[in-house]
Amino acid sequence: MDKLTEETLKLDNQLCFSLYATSKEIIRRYKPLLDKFDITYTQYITLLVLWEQDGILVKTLGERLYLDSGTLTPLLTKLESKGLIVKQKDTKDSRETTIHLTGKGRELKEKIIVVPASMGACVKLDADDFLCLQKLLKKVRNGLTGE
Amino acid sequence: MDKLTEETLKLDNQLCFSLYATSKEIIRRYKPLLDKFDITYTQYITLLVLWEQDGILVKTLGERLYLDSGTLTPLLTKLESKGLIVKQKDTKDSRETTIHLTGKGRELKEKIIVVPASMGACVKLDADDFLCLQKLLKKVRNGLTGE
DNA sequence: TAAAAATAGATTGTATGCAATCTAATTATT
DNA sequence: AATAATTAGATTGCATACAATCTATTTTTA
Repeated sequence: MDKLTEETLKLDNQLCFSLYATSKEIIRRYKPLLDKFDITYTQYITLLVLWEQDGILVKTLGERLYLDSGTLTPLLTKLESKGLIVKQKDTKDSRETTIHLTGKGRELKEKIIVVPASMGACVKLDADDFLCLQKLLKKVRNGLTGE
Repeated sequence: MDKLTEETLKLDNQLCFSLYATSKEIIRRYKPLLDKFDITYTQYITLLVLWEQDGILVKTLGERLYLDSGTLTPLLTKLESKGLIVKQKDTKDSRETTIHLTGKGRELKEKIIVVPASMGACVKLDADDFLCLQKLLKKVRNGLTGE
């Protein structure tokens, strides 16, 4: 097996693995912070979307979060059972389900600000690196082909 | 709620989400490629480690992949049932388990080179961006605090 | 307008991912 | 040496992820 092939197959040369590992390690840091609010990471990012735009469709949520109904349906059921959101199926198009924050769900937004604050302290990147990284990640996502 | 707080809580300003979404989307692109070899993404990165260094401990694998035994134990059982690896518990320290590639497992390395080749075409980043991104990701991982 | 195609969510099945706990075995302490 | 503390890996329980399928409901199209 030639040198180039060996190099190509090394774990540390895989961009996918850098992303995967970094993402997981960061999310792991969120857990103790989110535990205090009794929500998981996926529930957290779902709420972030709802705090920006209340009353959106499950479909829209899925597009924003890159998640499908197989993940969102049970997750939203969970958030509803926690009393943070309500599912409504009352549109003209009865295939659609709209998600609304409850009062409790809106109140959580006020308290949760300590989470990104703590994470900012955990991820020690200066503003330049932060922006550069964000830009490169967006470039990767926008450039992805295949389906 | 003040402007800064609103901004801080926007999904698109979360580094965690950029990483999470990009990682997932890339891994999704791997699926059809890996399906041809009847392995999953996690099995693939496990094999990448073994192709670099055969006969290592489960513990070492876990450290390299940021995975714990709760994930690795069933995954390695799967790889063994596919005939790609063998678990050996014959060391002096009988708490340890060593993972060895089988002939079939070693042969797969020769064929799998088409996978990173296809992914390189899918992720359209030039060499500079690629290296910069890798460096920033490593910087994030190395800088992470908390546990 | 009746049949075909498309769409939104829900459901099912498989594979992670990880915290917490457990067991067996090894090391460190007293 | 006997006990305590650690360690490696397995097990359990919960929460994702996502492809594939299903159902009910629109929309399109012939």
